[in-house]
Amino acid sequence: MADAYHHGDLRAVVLRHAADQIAQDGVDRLSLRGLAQRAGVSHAAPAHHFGDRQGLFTALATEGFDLLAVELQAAGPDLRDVAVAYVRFALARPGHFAVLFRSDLLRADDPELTAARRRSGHALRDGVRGLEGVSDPAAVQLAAWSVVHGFASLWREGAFAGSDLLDPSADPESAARRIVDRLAFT
Amino acid sequence: MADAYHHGDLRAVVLRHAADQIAQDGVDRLSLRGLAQRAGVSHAAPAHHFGDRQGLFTALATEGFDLLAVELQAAGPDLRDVAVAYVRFALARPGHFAVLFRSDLLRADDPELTAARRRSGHALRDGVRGLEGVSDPAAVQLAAWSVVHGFASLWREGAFAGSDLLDPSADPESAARRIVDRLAFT
DNA sequence: GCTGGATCTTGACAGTGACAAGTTAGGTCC
DNA sequence: GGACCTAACTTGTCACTGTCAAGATCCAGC
Repeated sequence: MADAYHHGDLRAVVLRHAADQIAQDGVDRLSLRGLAQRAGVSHAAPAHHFGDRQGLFTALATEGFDLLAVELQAAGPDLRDVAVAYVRFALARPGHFAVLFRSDLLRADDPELTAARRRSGHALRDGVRGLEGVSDPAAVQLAAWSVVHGFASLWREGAFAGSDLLDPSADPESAARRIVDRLAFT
Repeated sequence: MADAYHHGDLRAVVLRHAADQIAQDGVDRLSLRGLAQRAGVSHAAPAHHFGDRQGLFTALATEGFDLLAVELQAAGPDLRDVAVAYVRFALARPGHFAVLFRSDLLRADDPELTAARRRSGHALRDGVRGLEGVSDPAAVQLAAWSVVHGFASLWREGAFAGSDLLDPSADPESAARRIVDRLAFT
């Protein structure tokens, strides 16, 4: 864009750069002014779209939950496939994933955010329908969610790196499947 | 303390306040200057003990891993008890837990940190010895760690609150046991 | 072609982490 | 008991950040 005014796509561009930078340096080092500079606009331009820092993270999380819902629905109906899809999403979109459940960074009562969160929640829930003979579906759902969320988080933070539990060169998706396949819900 | 000089206990006091504040407001809102003010010292005093922000988080994580190792060892040898102890620790010391695996906040190569991390890793590993007839111990350990880490993280971030998967008034420890008891490792 | 509203800029302010240089206290050695 | 050394803390400063207020610019619809 030659002229700075009416960038046209600023909101989307800032969100994309934010996801990139969070994936690379973590949430803590993200600077609104840095994002503005990277997008070639003035330091206060992002505020117009997101309000404040919380607003940016809220928008990013909303986008993230929507993307997650799509991935989970596409992976169904087998719960194990849904679980692996959760891990795949977390590692394919680390910038979004890092923010999804950071309630300290988000405007928890944002209507769009809660709607998107609900959508991904339903997608996860539908996965449990694929299981049969389960005495306590809610517990199974909790366990499945916990397992994939914990695995993705720990992998992402490099917690497995020095633990010789995994081949460092292993790819996370097949590692996740290895774990999920070894778990039984009674 | 009447005189500001040689506070005597500044390092410990700052660490304690830091854990409190992280538990309350999250890592993002933690300010070194705020901690200094709360401890009644000048704004640059904490830097003498921790160097910089990363140093503070590294010290807090080191303390956290040590506390975790103690808890896990005391809970053994049954893997399920170890798993529940992990959750109990995460929710009893949220300020420490929030920082343990935040590699973006920590000085990953700090020797004391890596030593403490190794200690808690061993404690977790010892738990798996209590299981018999397991074909793939490493996968079991990964799964167990993932499940409790994910559950504690999601609980801590309030992710279960609006999901009607759990009675909101349920206590996390018994909820964790309910899940762990329903999981079988093949 | 005028007007209203959305988009972006400019300028300013308080708060933050980090650094440098100075000050104080407590112990040690003679 | 006096000089000295080092750890602990202070003071002052800097660049940077998020946020706000006020102004400039552009576009769409009438």
